[in-house]
Amino acid sequence: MVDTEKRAPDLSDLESILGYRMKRAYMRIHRDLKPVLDEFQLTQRNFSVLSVVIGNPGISQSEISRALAIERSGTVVIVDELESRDLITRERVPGDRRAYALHPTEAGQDFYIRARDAIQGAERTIMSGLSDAEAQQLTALLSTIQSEES
Amino acid sequence: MVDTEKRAPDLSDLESILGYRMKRAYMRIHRDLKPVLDEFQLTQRNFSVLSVVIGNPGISQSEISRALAIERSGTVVIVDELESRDLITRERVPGDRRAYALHPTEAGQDFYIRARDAIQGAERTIMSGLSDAEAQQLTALLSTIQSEES
DNA sequence: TATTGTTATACTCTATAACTATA
DNA sequence: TATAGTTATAGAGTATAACAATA
Repeated sequence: MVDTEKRAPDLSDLESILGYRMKRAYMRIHRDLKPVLDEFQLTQRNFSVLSVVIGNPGISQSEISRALAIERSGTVVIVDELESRDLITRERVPGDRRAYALHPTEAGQDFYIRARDAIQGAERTIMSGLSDAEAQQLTALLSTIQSEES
Repeated sequence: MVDTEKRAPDLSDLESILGYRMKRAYMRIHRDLKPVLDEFQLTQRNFSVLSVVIGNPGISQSEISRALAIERSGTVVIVDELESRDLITRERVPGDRRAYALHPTEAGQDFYIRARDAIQGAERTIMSGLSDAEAQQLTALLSTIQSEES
């Protein structure tokens, strides 16, 4: 093999683009969180829906869809699974016979706490290179970008 | 319709999770960048590969794959398309008959500059809620997380 | 044995469209 | 007309596996 240079390629142009930085950071977090989520047989979305149901008992599927920017059709599938695992229940809303009110079960509560703690543990590892102040700053900056939604 | 409360759901638990924040911010950037990329008939990955070829003329497909964390099989398809659009060329490497050396064409250079400027323009809009210092901070914090790779 | 490039395939995630029942 | 929930389908995007040529 000829001595073809093995220096790392220059990515400076690309690295000046926020979309690239964001994608790489997102990929890394997703990759590190996946084993934890797998352990609980959860996806990011399933976990998010469970979290919202626990924080907002009685919420409807459509409200969840809007809050999480998930299509209604996608929410159905997620709720189906969470219900079949007895983590949440679907109950009819008295005032509106179109909608379902979602409530966590006791098992769902316990399960959620354990999953959330495991996720937060993994995230502490991911953010181990950052100080507490920096971690807070990152969250704040990300939320600014997110909230800039149409 | 009964007066079912229309307050926004409480997402505080979820919002304390970096993975959720990152996903929402990434979704937002991806959504805003998509029309710009479409205008140039590019995807994030195609743009990234073009950028790396321009910044590193003579680079091989495998080197690109490693630098961008893309599978080799995926890089093939991207390079195929960029080559068929006469934005880059594939040339045999003298020392290693397995590898190709990728070079941008003049048209590729011009095209890239225009695409990159359009993307940066869109990103300025996305980051309009942030000061220059905050924008730099965000990039720096994201790169810390990214570089924490296995 | 390991690496480069390649092809074909499968899988995951998500969006779209069309429908029903209710409002 | 608009909304809640549902179903089926389609499309991106990406990963996996296997292979030939070369190192």
